[in-house]
Amino acid sequence: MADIARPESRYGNRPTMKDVAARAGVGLKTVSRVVNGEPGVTPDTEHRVREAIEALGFRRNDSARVLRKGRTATVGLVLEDLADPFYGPLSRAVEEVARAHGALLVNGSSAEDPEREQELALALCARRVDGLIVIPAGGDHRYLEPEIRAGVATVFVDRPAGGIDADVVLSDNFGGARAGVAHLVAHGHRRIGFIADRPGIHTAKERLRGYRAAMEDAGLDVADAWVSLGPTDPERVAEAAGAMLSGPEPVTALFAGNNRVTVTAVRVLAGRERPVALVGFDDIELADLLGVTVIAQDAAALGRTAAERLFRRLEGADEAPATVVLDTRLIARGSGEVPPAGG
Amino acid sequence: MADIARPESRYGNRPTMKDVAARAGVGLKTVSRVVNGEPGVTPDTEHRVREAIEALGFRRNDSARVLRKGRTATVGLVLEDLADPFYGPLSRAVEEVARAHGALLVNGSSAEDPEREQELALALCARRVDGLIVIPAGGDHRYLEPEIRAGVATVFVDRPAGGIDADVVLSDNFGGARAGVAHLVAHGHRRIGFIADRPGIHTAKERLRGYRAAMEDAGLDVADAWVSLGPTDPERVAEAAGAMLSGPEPVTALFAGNNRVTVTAVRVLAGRERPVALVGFDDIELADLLGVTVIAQDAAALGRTAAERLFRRLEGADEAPATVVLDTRLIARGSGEVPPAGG
DNA sequence: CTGAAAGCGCTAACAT
DNA sequence: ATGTTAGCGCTTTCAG
Repeated sequence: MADIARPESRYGNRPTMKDVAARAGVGLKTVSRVVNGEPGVTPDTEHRVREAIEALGFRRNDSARVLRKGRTATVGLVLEDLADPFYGPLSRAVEEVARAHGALLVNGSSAEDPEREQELALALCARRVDGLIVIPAGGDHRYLEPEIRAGVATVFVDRPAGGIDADVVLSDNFGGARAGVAHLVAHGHRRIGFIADRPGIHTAKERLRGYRAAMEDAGLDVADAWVSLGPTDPERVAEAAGAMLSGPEPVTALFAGNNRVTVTAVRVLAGRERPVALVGFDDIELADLLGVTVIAQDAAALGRTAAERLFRRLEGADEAPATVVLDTRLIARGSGEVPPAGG
Repeated sequence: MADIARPESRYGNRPTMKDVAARAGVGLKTVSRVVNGEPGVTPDTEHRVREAIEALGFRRNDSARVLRKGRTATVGLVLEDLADPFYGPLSRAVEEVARAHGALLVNGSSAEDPEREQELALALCARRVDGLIVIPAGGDHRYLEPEIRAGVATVFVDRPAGGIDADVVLSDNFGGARAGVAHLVAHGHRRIGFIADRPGIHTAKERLRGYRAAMEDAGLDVADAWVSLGPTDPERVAEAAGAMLSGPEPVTALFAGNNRVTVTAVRVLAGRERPVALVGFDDIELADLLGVTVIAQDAAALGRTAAERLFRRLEGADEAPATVVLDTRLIARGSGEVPPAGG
């Protein structure tokens, strides 16, 4: 007497609505109604169905549901690196908004690699996320055109999209850097170094622009040796800082172009006897205790704003793509208020 | 002459393999073969298919594929809070392993709420993730039994599962705390305070156990006033620390039970004239500059280990569920080596 | 109030 | 080398 079960399902061996229906002695559609809370089922019938669901350990297969309904209630987020303390809060903010809209969030890190960004974004599209939030690693997003045309709501955050017209949410990188450098100038500095990420990265470019603008505002020339863009690993940054701080005309202040640069800069400056002023872009944990003056951007607000925009679109809003720029804020904690040393 | 297109699909209006087949003048299966890189297609045919794909902007619908194949190549991660710097690296490590196995990662935060954890985990199961990594918020995981039986590989990280037999990857919370407190004892401290998370949380309990063990090892009694478990918001922690540090017999050292407690403790102690020793559980950014002695656990290793275990199971390994405990490491940076003040 | 039938887009199994 | 058929588990439509 072999137990001739239905052919092995690939989901381990999960019961389906059909199984539940058979067990409860009702039709398939009735089970569907109960599971989805649709009206038109007798309390008694519903009870029998619920019992069968419980007994079988049934859980609706959302993959099948998606196939039929066309909406996944899932949004994707492609960011640079979840291990970077800047992106955790951003991701979390997106998640909270998604949750409020009954959606789930799928995350992926591009590791700052344009190819990987594309691969990830398209994989998410293949899974038919309803919407996509992208923190660009690359500068060309035309590969997303078919997806956007097909209805995938898309918002770019932190850096603008390349080659397509889309919603973008940014921090005021230019204005923030300008204000930070102006702050140093106001405290008497004339030779100010600028260290930031690789020049291909939008935020680095914008912050450099802000730096130059502030210097120009103050009528100060910028020596080539004062500007260093490149990878933000500690070695490279320490070396760049070391170079600017030595020689006959060393800088008396540094502007650090992002959180990782700031951290390394703090370490480098901690080992010096001559005080050097420092302002960093991005707030960092414990910066208050270390007395580091920063230009803070609100990562959570970036994420929230982007997500809200995304869901507004998903709910049918038909506005033209827009760029939203969020303010930054200077937090003076001491390191930016150090006067120039020597002459 | 109305353009009688196929009925509006719900995916915006995405082309399907059928559309591609029609356009390329081939059969559906041929398109499938090309898309999936299966052999047995003439270069010429393949070329025509690729052209049609390009022209139509076709992208395979993985939802449909999943329905057929039964595997989603997606794993879920339920953690506490992505904005917590401890979980970013953990999540990233899981992601890297998933990526190496061709899988995508879906993240969700439970916000330390057991109900939300369950809701999230089950939502992921409904989407038929192949596997699940859970950082428990709650203490009862029997709700996952049907899922695990149905074949969802499941690994718990950072805290053990409740009520079910499953793979678990933990840090040595007990041993780490014991070593940290022993370190303080070795530097002459007799009155040592312990501040940690709520007592319902496994890591807090274990670390408290380690604290008590170290004190007992040293033949020291523990006054009730020296132990404070509760929420880790700055106000609560500052108050607890303040209480322990005042009175006739104040503690001369603090053991901070997690990263958030440590941060607040550093702030509180920075405002004191009398030096108080501090060892914190979890390393924190810039702790080196602040000279904070910590018991470091390797968040990335936790994630990696859990993910590797998960994928080994997904690849058919049939080992019994096991608990893996990862070592912690004491990093002396100064704050833990301060001798007791006064008498 | 309930159920049978069709079909979402894809892949597996089997023709040709 | 290519195409045809069935069906994954669900929702939609329409008929009882």
